[in-house]
Amino acid sequence: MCMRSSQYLLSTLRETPAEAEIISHQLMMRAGMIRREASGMYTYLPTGVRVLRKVEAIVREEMNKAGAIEVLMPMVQPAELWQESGRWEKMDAELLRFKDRHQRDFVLGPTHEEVITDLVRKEISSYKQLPLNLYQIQTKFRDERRPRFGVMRAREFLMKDAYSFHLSQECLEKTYQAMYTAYCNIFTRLGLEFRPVQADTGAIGGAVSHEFHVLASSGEDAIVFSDASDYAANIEKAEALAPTTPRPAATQAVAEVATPNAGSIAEVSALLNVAASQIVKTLLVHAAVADDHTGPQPLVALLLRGDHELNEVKAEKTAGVKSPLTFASDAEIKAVTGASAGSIGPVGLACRVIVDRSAAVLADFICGANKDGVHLTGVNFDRDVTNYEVADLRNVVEGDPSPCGKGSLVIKRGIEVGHIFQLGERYAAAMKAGVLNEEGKHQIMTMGCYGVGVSRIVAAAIEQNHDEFGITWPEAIAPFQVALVPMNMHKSVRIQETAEQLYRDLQAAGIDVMFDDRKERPGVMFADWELLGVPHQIVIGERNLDNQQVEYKNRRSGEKELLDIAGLVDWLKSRVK
RNA sequence: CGGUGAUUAGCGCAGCUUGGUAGCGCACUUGGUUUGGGUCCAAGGGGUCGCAAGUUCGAAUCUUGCAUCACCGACCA
Repeated sequence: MCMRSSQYLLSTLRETPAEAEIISHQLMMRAGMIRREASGMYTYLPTGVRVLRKVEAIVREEMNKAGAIEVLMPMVQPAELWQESGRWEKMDAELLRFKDRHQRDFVLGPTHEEVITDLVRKEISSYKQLPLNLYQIQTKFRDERRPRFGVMRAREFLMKDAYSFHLSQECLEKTYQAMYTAYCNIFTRLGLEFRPVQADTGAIGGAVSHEFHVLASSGEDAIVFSDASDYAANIEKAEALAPTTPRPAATQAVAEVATPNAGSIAEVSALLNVAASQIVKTLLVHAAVADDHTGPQPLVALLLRGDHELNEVKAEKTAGVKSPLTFASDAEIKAVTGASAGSIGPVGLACRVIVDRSAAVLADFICGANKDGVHLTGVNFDRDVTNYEVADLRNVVEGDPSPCGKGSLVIKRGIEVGHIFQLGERYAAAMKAGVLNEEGKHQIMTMGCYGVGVSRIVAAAIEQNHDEFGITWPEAIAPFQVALVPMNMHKSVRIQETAEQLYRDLQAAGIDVMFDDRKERPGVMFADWELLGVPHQIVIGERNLDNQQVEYKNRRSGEKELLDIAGLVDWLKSRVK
């Protein structure tokens, strides 16, 4: 895929568009890879498409190698399938719905479990046809409430999604493992620094799940690692172990202390000159209720140490807590406690109380008094707060003991670029997707699903590979492998001839070369190819031509050397890929 | 969806406080100049000032409504 710049749409920008906040978004705009069409929707310009296609090609090769078979499903899907799986009601506005001219309901596919399950139940009827792993690389649409960071969190995006079908858990696990390996191969080949981590299964359901994260400080997810084992998990999933030290005995009596205008933990901590870890915060959330529940919404109190953060995934998985997690309104808090949010506490509270494991070992702690502007000191569990339960509710923090039992936890940021799930029978059962087994009996299939965020990978790769001049692509996904940059070609016949000859030779050698034949000043050309991040640059100039040489520059290392034109093509061939 | 802010030429911005019919840099066109790191000079083209209504002799500027976009939060395979 060779190209002359004069016949190409380079569209680089000298200035950074105001809307782009993170570096990958800025560089994708500046390098002429994408343009925004609407919030969360982007046009890919030629350079963007090139990178996208290279990522796709690697994903496709590794999927094929792992035994998956490519299909292509419609992006627009009939509502009936979603009603059948139950997600028509379960998913909210993220699922974009619309009607066709016959007033029939459709959705823009945010994922394809329903369509693939429908396909497989129609096409597959015998256990002999299993296992089966089908994938596609296709555009998805999720009507995100807050699209941001360019293609990192777009509403329309490109994804590889695969779905496997089995008759036994054992068989599913085998494919799951094969996908795990394939994903490691994909991200390794892409040249990214990544980590597979244990993950929460979220709304999609299922038992076992791993996410693949590209490590980057701009990542939206917090990933925790053990410093002494290979344990790694999304913070949503990482268990905070119960403290091993027992709770000290109470030494103080309960006393009221005036805390006017001190609502937050930080304010109370400063006012009373007490560490945040000795204060307990009380969060009121909606309790789970039966569908036919009437009357006021019952609440549940969640208690955490002042210096700890609520883990919402853990909270909403706790029995009796409404899912999705819903915080009580100010009015609801007032009705139950008689105070506003900054001054509430568990003492004498008329609702169910769940205490985080770490908060549960505090003695003589401070909490709100359920009276505005008043806190209590010297509060103790069992003596002052009875009728409570203990659960793991908080996010782990750096230095916590690892749940694997070895070492302590380190926290890093990650960008989720892959996610694999053991789904089980959830969709197959809801949609009655089964086959005849060896005994001739109808049996529901068990499923796995495996996603790779293709367009997100492009942004993640830039987050991990850039410098002050622009993008420093990993070799495997650079839009071009080599940039041929002649100096003042229009003034020098021999430069032009050399450049044209090299262009032909590199093309013949199968190298992805961009020939910059624009009538531009050298500085403009250099700046563009550095912005674009082409890994290998060949500069042809008068002063080296006398020795039949050209200058080579490596984009990532900055290394420059003079090379004889004679051996150049072979030399480059051994360097690229 | 809540909070905050923005919207003036393709991009980045000034002008608005104090109303008088729009400007700068980059980009683009033409001519010259320069030529191994975003040249310099000159001349040009390009704007319903987000939309709608109101106030006014007169609105980019003041008022109201709406839309879009962004950020923070919530949300999230």
